[in-house]
Amino acid sequence: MNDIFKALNDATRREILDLLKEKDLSAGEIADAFNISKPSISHHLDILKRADLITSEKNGQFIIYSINTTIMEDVLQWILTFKQ
Amino acid sequence: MNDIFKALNDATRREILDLLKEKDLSAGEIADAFNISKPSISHHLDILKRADLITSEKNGQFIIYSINTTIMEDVLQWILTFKQ
DNA sequence: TATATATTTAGACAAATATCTAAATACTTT
DNA sequence: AAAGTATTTAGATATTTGTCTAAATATATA
Repeated sequence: MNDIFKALNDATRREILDLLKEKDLSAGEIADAFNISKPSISHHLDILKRADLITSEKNGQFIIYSINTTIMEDVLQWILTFKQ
Repeated sequence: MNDIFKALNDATRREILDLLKEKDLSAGEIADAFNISKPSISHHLDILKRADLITSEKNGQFIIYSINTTIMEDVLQWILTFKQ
């Protein structure tokens, strides 16, 4: 839970999730969507991956990232405890 | 949205919300629930307040904190965009 | 096999954060 | 008015975080 909230506590990472919500993307395609260096994006991807919010699969020289929506369920459940 | 996720990105603050979910509490009562100094708890309360996740009301020499569940709706909606 | 492309790892650094103690503010009670 | 209680503000400090450049690794292609 800590890892999830930590991962979500960054606008760039939330935008990455928003992108992956639409379709799977390679690390480079994700990096191209931001004005941030590739190593920094790679670091963000690592944090999202450690939180299990995304998964990755190697495809030739590319690494394709996909969103893992099941982990969002945990956050959803926690949030729902506040709805009376 | 940034403020909300920032506020939620701390185990102590999430526990404070869990406490306030049960009932309103004074700053001192909240502080008593943790092994952290009162000034530190006061700082956490300030961050939660800036994120609109809690409200406060002075009652004599006490300050009573309450949870504001309506702001959770924003997070809920964002999370829900990932379902399906 | 040499070169180009895709991505990550390593190391550095500035900014943000969580915590503390000491002091200030505000209210209550004697 | 003085002393006590509740809470916050101020200032310091160690840790974490986001970013960068340079270098390393892995795959593809000529």
